[in-house]
Amino acid sequence: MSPRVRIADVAAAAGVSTATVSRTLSSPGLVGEKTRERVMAAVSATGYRINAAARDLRRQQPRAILVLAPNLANTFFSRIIAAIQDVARQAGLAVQISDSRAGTDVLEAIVQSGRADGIVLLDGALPPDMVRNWTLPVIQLCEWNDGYALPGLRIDNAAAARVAVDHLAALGHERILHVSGPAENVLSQARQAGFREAMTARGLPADIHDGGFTIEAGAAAAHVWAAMADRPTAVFTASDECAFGFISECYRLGFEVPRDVSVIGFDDVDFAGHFIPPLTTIHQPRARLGRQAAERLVSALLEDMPLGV
Amino acid sequence: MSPRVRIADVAAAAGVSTATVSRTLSSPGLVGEKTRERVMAAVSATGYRINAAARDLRRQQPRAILVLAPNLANTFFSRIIAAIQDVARQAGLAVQISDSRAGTDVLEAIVQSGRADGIVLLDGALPPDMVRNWTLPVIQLCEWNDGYALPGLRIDNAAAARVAVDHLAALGHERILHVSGPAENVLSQARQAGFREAMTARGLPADIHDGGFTIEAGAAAAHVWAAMADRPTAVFTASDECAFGFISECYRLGFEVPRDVSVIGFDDVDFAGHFIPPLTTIHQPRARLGRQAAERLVSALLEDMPLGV
DNA sequence: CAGCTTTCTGTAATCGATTACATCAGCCTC
DNA sequence: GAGGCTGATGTAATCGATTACAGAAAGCTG
Repeated sequence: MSPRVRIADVAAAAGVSTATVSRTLSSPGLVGEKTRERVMAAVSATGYRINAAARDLRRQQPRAILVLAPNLANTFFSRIIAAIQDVARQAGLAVQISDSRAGTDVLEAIVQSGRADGIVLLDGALPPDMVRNWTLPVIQLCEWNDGYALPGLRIDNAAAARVAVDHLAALGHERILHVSGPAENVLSQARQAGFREAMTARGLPADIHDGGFTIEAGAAAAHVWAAMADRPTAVFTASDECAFGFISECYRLGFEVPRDVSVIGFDDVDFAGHFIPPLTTIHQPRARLGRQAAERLVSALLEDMPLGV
Repeated sequence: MSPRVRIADVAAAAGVSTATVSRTLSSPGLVGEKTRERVMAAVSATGYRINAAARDLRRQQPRAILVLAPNLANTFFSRIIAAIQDVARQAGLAVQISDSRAGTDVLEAIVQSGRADGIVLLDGALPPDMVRNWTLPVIQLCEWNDGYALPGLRIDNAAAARVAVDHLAALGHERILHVSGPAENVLSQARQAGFREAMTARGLPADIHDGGFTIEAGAAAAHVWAAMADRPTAVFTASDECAFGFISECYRLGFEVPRDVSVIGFDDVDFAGHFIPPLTTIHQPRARLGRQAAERLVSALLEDMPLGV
């Protein structure tokens, strides 16, 4: 537990001023070659680490981006986050991850603390009043909320739902049940709208059961499906997890997939390809989405953030 | 994009000094009631948010804990992290989550930046030299590494493996294959040791296949199992993901579970109970582990961290 | 009412880095 | 050789909060 090494200690060790040490570290081009070498030697000799609080305070820029996701437990998000971290690192920015469902007080404190320059928001269910008041650049990713009035990036969920219907229709299905996600979720809404549209366009009835994204919701939906008078021959679920729960419960109820019912999921999460049978699903390019969102945010930030030479 | 409100602005609005505003916010007991009310009114009128960099710099304490996990994609970790966040919040500490596999440079920068007071380390595969040099309190959780010489918290993995063997033996199995995790992983090693021990104690042969924690590793192991001369009647995998991959691939190869082979996993991840058939697995109390680790770290930190009255 | 507490508030130093500005040495040009 | 220019370095102000210390006001005691 040695006392922290400060920039003044390095300066003393190298026989220069703190200004020169600072310049050596952040804009090496401004420092003479021999001095630079001496300073670098002093840095490693002393084990100097910059104090982030002091730097941030002076620069008025933490050079960090904040990722807010509603549920870190969800593998869906982690791929996206990994991609964001990649882009951020290359731009010299740190990444902080937080749970967007931590409560508005906590969230406000995190966002307004000045620890981040920009935000990637993966949650569309936060209070719009709060989000609109945020003064730093925010980009919505995947989920969105028109109330935020923010730029965003996402796949065309309605179109994806239409693709799902096309796929099932091509297999000859005419009675298709859509197990939707949570009613208040924008993704659910878009997918549901796309489903309804595609079915109507084909003159088919659009059966919809309000479900959820979870395994439990899928399992519950299986009971609803089983109890339907004229059982649909295909099911389009709002997520892979939901499809997973649905199929599992079907087996438990004595049905088989795809013998008794065809199922198509949404997201293409890791386990989808390993399900038995492999789950048919709508792919979301998570890494690409994460990368693009991060790139947009980073370039917005760099516009008014001169980096070291 | 209004210019940031500073504590001096609040002080001016309330007609007091900055010292009084600061005290009102961090130690309300020291401030007279009427003044306190006036300050609080000014705070909300101006929309003041504390500047974390300035506070941290002055206090020399960020009041935050850092969670380092090797893979956020893993649902296993997210439950733990949620529990940690819970405990930290109640103690007034912020939580920062980072990917421990971001590269040693990045990791060192994060750890040494002074942005955190303590660390919960969920990764046992970082370079011991690096970890030993960390000067802040660290607690290892789940995974561990004796080279770190740090306090830790985890289940007894060897004992858990023995339970798995007991379970399978009680079902009458005598040929049991263990698909282990990565050879360099301490969890793998402990579970493997427990397996070997339990089998030897029963006078049974201990078949071990070096696998991994992933779905892919499980699928590969299925081929190995299928090709064995005297096929084991039961398999104990190093993780639920691995079990999942194993079972899926077995079906694809024309085998059925548990008709042709019994499988037991490890971790009790969310989907285990919804697998077909429900996956038998060794439960890990993730929330409890996260909570306990956080509590230990928090109390260690608070010892030399006087909080506001 | 003098003297002593207690309670509240203000003044100003401080945390550790960055950077505008000043300075200085060395070099070039006429 | 005077004047001007360039490049390298140092001096010191600054970011926004916290808090030691001082001082003022109010209350209490004998």
